[in-house]
Amino acid sequence: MSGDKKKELAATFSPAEIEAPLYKKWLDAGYFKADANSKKPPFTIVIPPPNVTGSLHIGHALDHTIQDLLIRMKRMKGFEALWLPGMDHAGIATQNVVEKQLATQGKSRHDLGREAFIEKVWQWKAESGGAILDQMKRLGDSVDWDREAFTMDANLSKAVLTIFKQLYDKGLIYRAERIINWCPRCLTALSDIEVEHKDDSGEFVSIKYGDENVNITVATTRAETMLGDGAVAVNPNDERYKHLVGKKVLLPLVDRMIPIIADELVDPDFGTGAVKVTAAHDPNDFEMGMRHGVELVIIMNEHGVMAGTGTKFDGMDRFDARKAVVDELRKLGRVVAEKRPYVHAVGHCQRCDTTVEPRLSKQWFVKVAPLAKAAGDAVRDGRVKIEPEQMSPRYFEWVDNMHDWCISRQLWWGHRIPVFYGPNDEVVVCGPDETPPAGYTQDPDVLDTWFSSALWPFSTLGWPNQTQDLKKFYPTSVLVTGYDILFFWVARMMIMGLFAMDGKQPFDVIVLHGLVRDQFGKKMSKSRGNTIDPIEFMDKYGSDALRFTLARGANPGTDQALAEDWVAGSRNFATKLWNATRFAMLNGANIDGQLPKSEELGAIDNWILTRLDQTIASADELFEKFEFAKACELIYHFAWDDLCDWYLELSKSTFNAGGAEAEKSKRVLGEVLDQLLRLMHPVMPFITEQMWCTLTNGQSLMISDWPTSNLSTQNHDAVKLVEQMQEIITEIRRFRNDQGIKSTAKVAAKFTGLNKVGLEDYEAAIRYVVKCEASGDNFTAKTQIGDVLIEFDLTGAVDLVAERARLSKDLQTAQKDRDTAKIKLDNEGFMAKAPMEVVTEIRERLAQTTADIERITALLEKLPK
RNA sequence: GGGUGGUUAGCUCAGUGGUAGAGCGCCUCGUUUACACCGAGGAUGUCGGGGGUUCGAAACCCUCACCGCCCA
Repeated sequence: MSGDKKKELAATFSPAEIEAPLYKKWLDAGYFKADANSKKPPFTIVIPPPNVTGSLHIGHALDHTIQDLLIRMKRMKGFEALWLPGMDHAGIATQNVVEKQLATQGKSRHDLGREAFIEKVWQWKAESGGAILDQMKRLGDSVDWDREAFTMDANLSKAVLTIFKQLYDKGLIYRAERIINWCPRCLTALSDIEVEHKDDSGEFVSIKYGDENVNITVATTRAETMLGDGAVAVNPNDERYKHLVGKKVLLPLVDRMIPIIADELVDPDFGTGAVKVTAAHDPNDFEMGMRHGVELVIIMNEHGVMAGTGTKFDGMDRFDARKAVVDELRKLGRVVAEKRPYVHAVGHCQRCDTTVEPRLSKQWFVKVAPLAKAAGDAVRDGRVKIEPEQMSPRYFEWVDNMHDWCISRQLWWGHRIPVFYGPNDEVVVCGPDETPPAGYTQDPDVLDTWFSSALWPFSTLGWPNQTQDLKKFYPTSVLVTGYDILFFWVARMMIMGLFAMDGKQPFDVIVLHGLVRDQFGKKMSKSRGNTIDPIEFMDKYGSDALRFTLARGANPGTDQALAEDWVAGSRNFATKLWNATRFAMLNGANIDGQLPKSEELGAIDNWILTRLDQTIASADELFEKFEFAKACELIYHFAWDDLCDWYLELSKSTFNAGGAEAEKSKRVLGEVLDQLLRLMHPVMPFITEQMWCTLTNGQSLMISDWPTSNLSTQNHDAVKLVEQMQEIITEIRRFRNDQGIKSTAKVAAKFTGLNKVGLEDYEAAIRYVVKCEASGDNFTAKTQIGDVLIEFDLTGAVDLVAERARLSKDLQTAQKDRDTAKIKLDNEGFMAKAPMEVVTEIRERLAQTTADIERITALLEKLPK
């Protein structure tokens, strides 16, 4: 051991005591910082920017665990690893928060005015925004805080202006009057993806239009919109209505004559086969209306209140009006059928859940088709990989069918659209550092937040400036995010990255993970009351335990269930490791000097080194393939089963005996722990750092090398020997258990045949583990494992009933196994067509089980009655 | 309606052609000088139903049922 002071871990593992100081240590040492001038190859991840109003939820915890795991591993592998943190400004959400604050003082944003309001939002951000950043530190995120970015930062804003102008100049941004999704509460346009379709219960009303001359019945779920109807449409091939096409029909309540038109879009089998056409209030109707020159009649204001219909319904809320209109029509005898409840999908505002109203308005759009094609091609031609690959079809489905993207928002918080209008409706778009001509006024709207965050992979690296960061770290290496925002964000980053960076993709690999669900696999929601607070779990079980649980559950692209018990289990694992390491160190485990060569070591040491090497090789491969769950599973079993349950137990007799053999094993044990802790560090950074530094006197695992496998050191003979040892030990334990012998009681036993299987040198180790003494002479009970015979002196007190039951059960199992093997070997087809190695395996199985049956039968016969 | 994933032990999930696995839970025993946040041992599955391909199917094909997600 180096140094005089005996190194020792605290008697109990308490995460709360070590985590914060370790994070500070790493931060102070600058380990999180990435150097753009480094010669090392880059490995970059930009964080999916959380919302500035948000706090850390369990989904972030999963997302960050994976990212931190990758970053820490790559850092140890010698990459210049950059994990870039930051937040987006969340236009609607943030504005809502501040407006609510103002509302408590009885004020609206209009009372303050635009400038003062924005000032207020910045103030709010300084005081209460970004709570999530501190929570990320709890999780151990090794992000480069010096590069923290915010979508409203000066340079990121410059990026927005730059790209807006570039897109506009290429004709990829345009302004048009369209039906858009309008939130009457947020008072802004929304893009398609900001609308959530949910099943609502409404009613489906059939209304008779017309008079005694011409009449037709239409069906609708939104009766109030009939006030704005410009036509009735039928399918041109519908025999029922052919004679009516071209005629005019009376629109009730407003007493207007509207044409009956024919359009392929109408499904003759749906409802009555005749649909009302409200071109100013429905996207499909709008399209149809454009084709047929249907009048656009606007019947609602921005708040969703009826206006301009010239009827008594003006001034009524849209939902009240719906009822009132139906009532009135019923009175007139025009309601011919009602279906209630009628469940149908209705769009809701993602931010506030208000029912979205399709609204005719002039907005700015991105012409998506050419951009989306490039985004699809980048994946199709393999430049960008989606992991797991099975997710690709969903991506293609989206990018290949993307509608033009409405990017203007009627908000104040955000990047104001850099378009200026002249006195005669001239349009000038200004890039950064450009000023509009005198007398021009700027468009009042701001851009969709996703427009800014789509630039994230390069705007955070300094673009449009050609910075060293951009040169070094773009394209980023992987993007880690939930499959649920593949459409929201990933596809848009692809579009913008490819456009801005001359066709260079924003990331090489897209790693998609699933959602975290509750213990029964149900989606978490506040209304269900089944949400999990990651902070609470970290307080209770430690960050490492939470991280390990999430990583261990992270099968590619699939959702995972999470329960408190699982996290407690991971905490148990952490404690187990802590105790094992502590025990190892008390027994002198060390990393001093050269590791003894394989030839100098016994089978047990060679076995654990081989298993370590195998674990390193497999875990590394799995991590690189983003198979986090499987990698964690492997490590877990190596640490708990191989190391704790077997190696430490089998080595106790060696340690107790002392001497040269013990010294070698201490070095081996130190080696195993050293390597294992390195391997586990990316997943469980805190506990591994604490243990490793104590064990090795090293500075930090963060700057240590990643373990590598060296297949040539594997010793398969040793593995075989230890596996035999395990078999013998398990069999003896089972015998003891069945005989009801206390695990503390020492039993006299005679071992014969160990030399036949090469285990003669390990009798002491085996005896120690199974508490068998060499004394005794009255060997009344015996058990056999292959060539090894164990006879026990139970001083005549053999439980014959238990022993007979045990042997009978073994016999049964052996017979069953032999029968299935025999059936196969008797099958001509099998013998003719199965591969050689399979046949050999089954033959060996037959031989083994046959021998077992003979042996057990003999034992049973000899058993006293 | 279009697309897509799933159905394996009580629960949550691995397992892409050769004797069904893990974690948690369950049962029995145990205060052995690392650890009861532990140890030792044990039980538990016509792999959703039916049909087919194959020497051999949880896995491949067809079909039905049920559950979920995305988009309309």
